[in-house]
Amino acid sequence: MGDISKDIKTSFKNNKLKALINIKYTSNWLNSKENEFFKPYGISPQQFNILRILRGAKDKVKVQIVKDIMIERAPNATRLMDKLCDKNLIERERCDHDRRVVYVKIKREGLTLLETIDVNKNLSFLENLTEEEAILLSSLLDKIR
Amino acid sequence: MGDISKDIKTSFKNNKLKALINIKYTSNWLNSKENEFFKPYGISPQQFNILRILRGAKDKVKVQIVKDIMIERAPNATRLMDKLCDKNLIERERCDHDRRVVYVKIKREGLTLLETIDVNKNLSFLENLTEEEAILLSSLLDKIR
DNA sequence: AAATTTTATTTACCAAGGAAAATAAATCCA
DNA sequence: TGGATTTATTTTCCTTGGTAAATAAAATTT
Repeated sequence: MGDISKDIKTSFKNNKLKALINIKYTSNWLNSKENEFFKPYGISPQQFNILRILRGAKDKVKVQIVKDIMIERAPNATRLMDKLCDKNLIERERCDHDRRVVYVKIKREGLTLLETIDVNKNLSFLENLTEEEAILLSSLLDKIR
Repeated sequence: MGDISKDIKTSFKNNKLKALINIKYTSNWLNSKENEFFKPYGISPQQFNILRILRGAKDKVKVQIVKDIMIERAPNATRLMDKLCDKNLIERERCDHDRRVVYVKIKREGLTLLETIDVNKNLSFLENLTEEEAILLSSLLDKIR
């Protein structure tokens, strides 16, 4: 039980560590690719996400609904919407019967911006994976948590 | 070529999108786990990383070497080392023959801190994967980029 | 050898995002 | 009813990390 078991133990840790570092590295890589993609449109990936949710909703939606869909913390949701309001892409409206809640709604300007963005191009950087590999990848990541 | 091809196309995108979101989500999850782990020791995961690199090097090392190993941008390397200096865990030393370069070296205090940290515990949150799965995961992530 | 370019590090400035407190309104309960 | 609690959102403060410019010294070019 000398060198061999030590080697096995080491490679064991190395493969897991490698996977760990790879997840983070790939995540950062994806984020920077996304930021790069959205830069010409003057919005961040998350702002784009909010716009799409609001477009899908068609009518005004509670801030909390958007927040929950995005799995985003409340203060950050507010800040992102601040930015979108500043850019005149969405509008806020306070609810009448429950004055705590705020509704948000995509504006015409937001809709036209969305139309100029080719989402397929956006998603294209996962084209190196087959559908089966994508499913496998998801299941492996699910196993970690 | 109506509904069926549309469905196929949709599920195709969904699996890739799901994988994409999953990578980011898992990366964030791992980061928060790591932060949590290192919090009691008063350092961040990246600061720990620097300490380990410096311990491995045994002697003083150029800032750039550390920066390259970490795949970290220069300003951030400086800032992280600022923090470690403040905590008295490392020390800086300017090079004599090339006065642009700065050496860093782990101090006794840094070494004793490292000894108190059980790295195995740190790595344990990838224990849900087998070694084979870890290798497979890495290869899938490599394929994306 | 002087001017230019390159290299190494740091500083300054800015945006993103987290935690906790503040605000404000609704609901609960006694 | 009115005080306590919960809920929804926002504000404040703080840390991290990115880009670009500043600094400073070495290396290269002419």
